[in-house]
Amino acid sequence: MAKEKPVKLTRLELEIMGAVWTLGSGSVREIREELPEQKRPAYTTVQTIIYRLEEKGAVRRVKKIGNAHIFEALVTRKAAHGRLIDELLNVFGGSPRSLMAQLVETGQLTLHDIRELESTLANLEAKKTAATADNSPKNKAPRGDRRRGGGAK
Amino acid sequence: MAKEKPVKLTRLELEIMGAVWTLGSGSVREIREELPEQKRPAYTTVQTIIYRLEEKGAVRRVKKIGNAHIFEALVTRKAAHGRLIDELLNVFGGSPRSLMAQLVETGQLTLHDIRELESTLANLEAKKTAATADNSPKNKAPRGDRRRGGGAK
DNA sequence: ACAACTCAACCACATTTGTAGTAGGCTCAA
DNA sequence: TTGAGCCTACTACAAATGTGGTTGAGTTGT
Repeated sequence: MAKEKPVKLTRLELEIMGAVWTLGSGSVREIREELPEQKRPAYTTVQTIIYRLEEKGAVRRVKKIGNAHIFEALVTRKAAHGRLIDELLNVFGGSPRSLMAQLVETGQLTLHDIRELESTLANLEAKKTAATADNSPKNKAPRGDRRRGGGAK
Repeated sequence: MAKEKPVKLTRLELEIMGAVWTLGSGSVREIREELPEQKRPAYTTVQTIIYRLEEKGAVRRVKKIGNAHIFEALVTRKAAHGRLIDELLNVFGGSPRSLMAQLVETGQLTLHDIRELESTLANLEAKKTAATADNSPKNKAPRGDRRRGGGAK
């Protein structure tokens, strides 16, 4: 595994990347569709963000279908999440424990969760060999489902 | 119980708030001095941030010593941290467990930590059952900050 | 071939953040 | 009383972010 650059993602960028990670790859429109309606910016907004992500090296164009570019992530979800955690941890004085403590205090983490996690860890520790990739693209609609309408002009 | 507003703090603001929390209260200069030299902006920069924090309702002026205002936090460290966690959790799909999982995977959280946390939790849970609803004294934080009381020069 | 549509490329802009300079008011030690 | 310093209030600004419009080229069903 190569060492990636410290790509820093903003909130919106993360949102978009989330869609890309879920899709595996897709066009700007597909990526936009993947976002929950509530936080679904205009098409061009998504496009702009994708472009910025491209500049940052977080995504790249893999191919072209019709006249649309298909993008895919270059930065893994895990890597991005890792950065976020590191940042948070930094604020928390670098100790994951105080973070956990707060999670527990606020009831966001139950005793049950912890026990479960513990066994998982123990388990993982046991068979140290399994390296599970967490890429689970759920690509659905293949090409050809382009409908019309929409453009109000 | 009064509900606090969703005070949104930026990176720098958090940095400054950290100093305020540690000091308890202090003047702009004192707050600035509290910051690690590496990330110590110009006096007026800190001042500006303090002002913004004031507008946001994160700090307030409590008194005046000489001609210097003394500020104190209105938002607790815990509340602020809580918000950060919530945000992070949101990115993680709302589940603290996947967060924990990653912490574990990256070795930032050990089995030992978890066990320790577990007993702490169990303990806390026991107490809660014992004393129903009262002012639960939360003396768990082993953090050793709190130095130099907040007297202005 | 054409009209109807979709995209790509740019561009524009308002906010938010990070950073700091300036002018003038207050204080305090001489 | 006075000048050196310290502070406060403002003001300025560049970069980062969030948001979306405009134009014109590419694609497609008919």
